[in-house]
Amino acid sequence: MSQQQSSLDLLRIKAKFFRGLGDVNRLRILELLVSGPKNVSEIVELIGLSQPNASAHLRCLKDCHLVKAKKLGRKTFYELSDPLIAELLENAEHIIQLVYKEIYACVNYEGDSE
Amino acid sequence: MSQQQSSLDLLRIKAKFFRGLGDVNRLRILELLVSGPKNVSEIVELIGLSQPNASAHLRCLKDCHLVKAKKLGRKTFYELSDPLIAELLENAEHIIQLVYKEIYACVNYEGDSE
DNA sequence: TGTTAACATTCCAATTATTTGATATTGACA
DNA sequence: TGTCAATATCAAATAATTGGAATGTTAACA
Repeated sequence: MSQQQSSLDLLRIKAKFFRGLGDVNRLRILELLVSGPKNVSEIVELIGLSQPNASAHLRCLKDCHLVKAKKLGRKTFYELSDPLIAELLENAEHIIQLVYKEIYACVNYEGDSE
Repeated sequence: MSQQQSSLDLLRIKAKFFRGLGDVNRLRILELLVSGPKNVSEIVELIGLSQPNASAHLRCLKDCHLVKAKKLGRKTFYELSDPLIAELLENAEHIIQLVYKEIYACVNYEGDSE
């Protein structure tokens, strides 16, 4: 019983982790942070979100443990919670390129809509 | 198409890809498929979803290009669209282990079979 | 033909996510 | 103290997701 509950908890954590990655604006923020920590104003300016919206996404990313925050004076700097997250994003991009190539190859067959 | 448009398209594809991973039941299905293709009835029985719900999640996974489907007679077999997706799941688990290190031990470490 | 097994799809209600605008909090500094 | 700059939070509207029940579709076979 506690075993199943535990593995369900782990699944929930994993799902939340991936859901954090499942939004265009959050991906933009993360890809920005690959090059190093940025504070909220920089993120707002570079990405073009409203400040409250950026803060909401940053809170989500923090809740998913994708980023961590450091306060310096009145600025809050955000950075990837682990460098491996940059690798994960790269790996995902690689996979996406692969599966799209496969789809193009499948065009040779026929009639596969979509 | 402009450069900005196509990079936004790529971002959307990536976000959709990750969103497909962002649900407990879809993760369960994917982890089941790591061991090889399964048809819908098997998935329904092994995971305990209703058949329509399983079909809906499988459709989502297919739309995100996380799985591909093959029809054999009246059965539909689903499998990972690429073996690298299994690696991605492992990598993510590793990262989660790192960033949740304080609670991951409690969650995972009681001899679970995964 | 008719029946059944295996899936897919549609509709609907409940929940959850996202964005926007307004407001609150907090730190730095005159 | 008062003000401003930086960020967070709240409340409400909109949009997206999820699951269940019923129904539709297709392949196999008598």
